[in-house]
Amino acid sequence: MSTPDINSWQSVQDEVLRRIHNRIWKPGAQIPNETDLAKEFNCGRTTVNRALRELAESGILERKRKSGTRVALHPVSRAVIAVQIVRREIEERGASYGYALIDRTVDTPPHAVTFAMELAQGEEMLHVRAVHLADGVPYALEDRWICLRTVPQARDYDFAQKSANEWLLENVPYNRATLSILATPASAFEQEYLAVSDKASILHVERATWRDKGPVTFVTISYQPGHRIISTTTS
Amino acid sequence: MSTPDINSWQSVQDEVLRRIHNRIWKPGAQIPNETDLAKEFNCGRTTVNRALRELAESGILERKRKSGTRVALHPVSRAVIAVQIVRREIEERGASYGYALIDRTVDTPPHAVTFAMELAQGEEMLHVRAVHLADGVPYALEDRWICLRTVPQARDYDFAQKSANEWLLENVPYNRATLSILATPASAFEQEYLAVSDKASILHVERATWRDKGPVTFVTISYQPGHRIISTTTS
DNA sequence: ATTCTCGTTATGTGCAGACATAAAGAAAAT
DNA sequence: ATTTTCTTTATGTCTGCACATAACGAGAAT
Repeated sequence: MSTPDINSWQSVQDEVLRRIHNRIWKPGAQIPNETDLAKEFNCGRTTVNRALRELAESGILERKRKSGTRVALHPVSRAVIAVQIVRREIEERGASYGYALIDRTVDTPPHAVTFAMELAQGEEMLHVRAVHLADGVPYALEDRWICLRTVPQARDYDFAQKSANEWLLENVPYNRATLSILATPASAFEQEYLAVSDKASILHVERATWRDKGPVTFVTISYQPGHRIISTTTS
Repeated sequence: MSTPDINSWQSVQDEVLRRIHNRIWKPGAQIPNETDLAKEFNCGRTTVNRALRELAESGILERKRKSGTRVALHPVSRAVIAVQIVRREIEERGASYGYALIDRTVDTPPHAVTFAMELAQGEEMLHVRAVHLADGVPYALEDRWICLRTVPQARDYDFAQKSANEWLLENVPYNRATLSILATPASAFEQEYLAVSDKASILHVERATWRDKGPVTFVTISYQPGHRIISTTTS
């Protein structure tokens, strides 16, 4: 009522966040409904809706029809990490990009790969391994399996000039993806191509993608020791 | 024109995605403006706007006033990972949760910590170390520095029963956070409390949080070898 | 040629009003 | 007591319309 006009969805969001941070609305507590807030802030319900919807999407509020809106008890904050082609990752660091194909074979993938791609075993796939260089130094290894059933045109591409990473992104769209981050000691293969010792600890990013229901590719990117994946969360 | 009515923002989004996936609208190409799409789909411009706005937020489209909307050339897909308290992480795996404080001291933090918290060196902070257990087995270590200037009430809390992880989340709100993921070989401290060998590779999640302009805390969570951080991306 | 001004254009946002939909809770039927 | 049906309520969404705002580009002024 006494609140001066807050009539942009941004300012509504700011005010709601302020009240949550100042414990005016405590965790678990119910907040007024959209209509009442709109009246208080002297703005449209649509505006309040947008502000609250975004906060719900980011996990700060929990909303349910009829029940109303409450402050999340255990705010699950969402950290967003950008997944992009390795070349751009390197170029954004101001380094020059280099690429070298290690090998390219058609083979039966190991169980871990078929499992991650939600496939039965036994199907032959294209196996491509390559190294990405930053200023001439190994930056990351790419170990990729491509499903030839979904992506038959990969059989005719040699991946000598352009990495599978880029070729796929440009030529094969996907709908669904999973991503998994883990750490392991350097394998013999990683020791050789990243030029590190057997004591090195390697950060892996595994990524599987699908086009509609067809599996596209499964890739493991192994980074040079010391690599960090960074994310800045908002709100 | 000939398109049958597509009059929910979801269906507009689906249709736009279909056209992108089917290369009807190629990467880098400009797509019709909102008004024209609204006419074609026989829906309101607001509806088209919402559909396109979300696609732009997720990195599939790039929008600029006056210039219009184009399909992103290098789609930076955003993987979202949920950051929540360790207890819930363990409980969601169906394991019983245990917690043990290792030590709690007031000390001057090392450079790496003051750097991550964007602080000058020399200020004393509260240093809390603890282990989180899943079914009685060490699951993750928590190594945390709390800024006593921003969070003076932490000085009087002993963290013997409740982890700093939970206590802070319940008692000290924050506005801004950074998150960084990396892998290192197990330190002596980690070897002891996670009960692993010196060859183990540890996945670390480092997180710094701020309340307005005041630094709140900097924490490193070190996970048991083999731990994975998983994210499922949409669209 | 360079700088400035200004109209044009596409997106960004706000509003009121309407209807859709999930879900809780009351009332009725069994 | 249990199940079914309904009413009510708060959120979810669509619409048309309006105005705000960024930014490109044409044309004027220098």
